[in-house]
Amino acid sequence: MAAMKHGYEYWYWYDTEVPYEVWYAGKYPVRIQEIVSTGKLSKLEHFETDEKVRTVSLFGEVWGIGPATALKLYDKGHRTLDDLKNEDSLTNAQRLGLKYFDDIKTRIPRHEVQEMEQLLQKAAEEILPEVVVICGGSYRRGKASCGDMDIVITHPDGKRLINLPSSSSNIGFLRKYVKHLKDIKFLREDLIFSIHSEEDTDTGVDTYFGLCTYPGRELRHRIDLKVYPRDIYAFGLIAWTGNDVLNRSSPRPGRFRPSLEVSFRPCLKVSSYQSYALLPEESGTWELKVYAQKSYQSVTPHWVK
DNA sequence: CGGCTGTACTG
DNA sequence: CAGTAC
DNA sequence: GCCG
Repeated sequence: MAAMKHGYEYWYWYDTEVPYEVWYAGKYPVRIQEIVSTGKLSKLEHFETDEKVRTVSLFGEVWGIGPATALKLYDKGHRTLDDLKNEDSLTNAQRLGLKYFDDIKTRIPRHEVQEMEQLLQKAAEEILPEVVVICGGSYRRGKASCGDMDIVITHPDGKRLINLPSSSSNIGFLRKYVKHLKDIKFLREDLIFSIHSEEDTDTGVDTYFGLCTYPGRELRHRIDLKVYPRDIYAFGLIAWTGNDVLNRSSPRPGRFRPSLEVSFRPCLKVSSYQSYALLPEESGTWELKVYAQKSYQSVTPHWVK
């Protein structure tokens, strides 16, 4: 019953949009015919009511627990989230995911996200003047409430380390920023913390995943902080504004993949298999547009006056 | 013409 | 490396 | 339907 991550069953169960059906029609003619004609699959009729299925998917909702771990926990005899609290094989992150299960699931009203974005911007400027802090994700897509906060950070001088080792304003920023946010009790628990900008081995994106609280409250929210070098910032912002379908663009036929265009010179050709391309520094101002899901998303650098 | 995002952490 | 997350 |  477990959904295979890379197996066709996965797509077949979880995404039955027409393009898939057409695409996979050759492989699953009978089942797909039934889905197309009746809108469902009789074989899966009792799927959601099955105890094992329900329990395993509940466990899978805990941050840090995926299908494999969820299944193992079920096989060990666990049946409720309370049971899991006594399981010593859980990782630190999974413990936190469990402890704050309800908190994390609680959606954040838009106006609170807006306040926290301002708080984050102010706190960041105290450490690094002119730093740019933007809340992406569903907030930037205009939703009335958000499940978490995706914070994308850059600095006009934040060059890529491999290009300009000594003048990278983003280097070391995240470490200080996280410490400061913990001092003021905004950040509460860490899930993942990875610093790359201090070495020259990778893309130079620093990332923090953790839990935060709205000022004066104890309710935990998921928050991601990402610090981008300026030259790939636009792509970071696009990626973390999403939505998921746009970014990961799913294994769909190419016509659904995002196509990129830059409205101001130079012309930018971005391979759909490439996660980012470089924007020339000397091009003055620019706008990056992404067309996907029948609408445009655009990015302009915030430091352009 | 087959194959279908890409990358990094934790343990 | 497997499992997980974005 | 686009990429390698």
